[in-house]
Amino acid sequence: MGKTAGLDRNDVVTAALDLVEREGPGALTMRRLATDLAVATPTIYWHAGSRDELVAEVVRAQSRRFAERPVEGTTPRARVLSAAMNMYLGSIEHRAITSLAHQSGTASVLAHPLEVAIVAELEAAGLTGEACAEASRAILMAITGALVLALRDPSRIPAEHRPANLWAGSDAAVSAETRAALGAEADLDAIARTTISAVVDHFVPARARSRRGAA
Amino acid sequence: MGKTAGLDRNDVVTAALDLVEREGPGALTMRRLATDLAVATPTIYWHAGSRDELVAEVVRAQSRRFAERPVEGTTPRARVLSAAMNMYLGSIEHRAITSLAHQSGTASVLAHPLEVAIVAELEAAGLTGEACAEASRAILMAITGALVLALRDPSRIPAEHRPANLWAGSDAAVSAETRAALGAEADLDAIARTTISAVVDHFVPARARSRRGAA
DNA sequence: ACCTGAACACCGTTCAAGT
DNA sequence: ACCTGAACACCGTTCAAGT
Repeated sequence: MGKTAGLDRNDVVTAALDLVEREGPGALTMRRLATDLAVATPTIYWHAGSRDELVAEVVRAQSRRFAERPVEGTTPRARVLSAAMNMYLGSIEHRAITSLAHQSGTASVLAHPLEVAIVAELEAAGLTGEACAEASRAILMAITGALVLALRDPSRIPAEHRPANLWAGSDAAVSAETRAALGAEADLDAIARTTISAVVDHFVPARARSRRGAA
Repeated sequence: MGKTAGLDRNDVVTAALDLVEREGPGALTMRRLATDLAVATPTIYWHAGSRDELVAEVVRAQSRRFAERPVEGTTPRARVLSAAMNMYLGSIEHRAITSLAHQSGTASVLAHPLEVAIVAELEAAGLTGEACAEASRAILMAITGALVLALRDPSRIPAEHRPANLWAGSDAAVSAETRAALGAEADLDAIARTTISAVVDHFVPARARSRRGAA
């Protein structure tokens, strides 16, 4: 049947985004998506081009969605940290699309609007040009590391590779007390905040060096 | 032919590691590996179990190989940073296996020996137990972020998604000067060092708080 | 114990053919 | 312009069968 299914490129992208959010990045196959849209597989190609193109569109679509989170705080450091945590927490909230973006090398696209907010706060704190770029890249590094560690799927890691097991082995160079602490569960959100904060504080002076108007 | 090929589990793992180092993680398929070993595909399964098991073994094998890099520096901060940079630089040196480990969720296994060295330096700097674990996790976050950004394959990122393009668009909130700096090429090794150093300095006091003998 | 040919259930992608 | 059936070249994995 189906001379025309009335499908839109946008419908395909939206369906793909829904699929990923509901069932994870692994569920996004061209055949599965076609089934969800009650259409034959090549139809997806007609609308979306290829899987890579589709994934890029999905990431762009989500990217547009989390543009606006309010930045809080009164000191420059607090505001930059707030903007940075917006990126971390927003990405965690949409962990499936974030994972997809990391796998497909489009993480920078996904994070761009959140990064703009960070850079804007850095400028408000008095950093511009090269200094601002360096600070923003360092902060992005910290956030990226935090995300990668926080988004690791524990169920995919076999028991023998888990920290508790890795550190239980007799590492002569490390005390038993520390080994025990390293084997225990970690509060990654808290460590993320501490780490990102350390990097922010390294680049942003405790007090703003200049004040900027709306221009 | 081939009643027996004289194949060993170890031969399979070694061949897999070679293959990954020569042609990247994408080249590691069971059929390709079988061809390299002049054997039929199911033979790989007989020796290695499954692809996941094989990848885990490959990562463990590489992990054993880069245990020993000398830690340099005289102050605690310098020594911790040196150990941390050993992990960053060692991973970059074996980027193909590092990528494979990240994809397969075995990054912690690969990095373990290098992490032991970092933890040992943290203890030498006077941090033990919970405090030591927190510091080491934060440092690992910074290193992980640095690695992910440094190992991104530029050729896989389409031109339109590259920083230069992302920042060229009129982001009203950011000055033109800063946009230009953000669009330019970055020295990721230098930024990695700065970022990791900022995190190390946050946890390790400028002077050691206690001295430890060889015991 | 060690190895193989053949098959199964998946992928992404293409293409001639239909309306 | 929009959609499909059928096929191609790949995957990981299994299994009966050989020596």
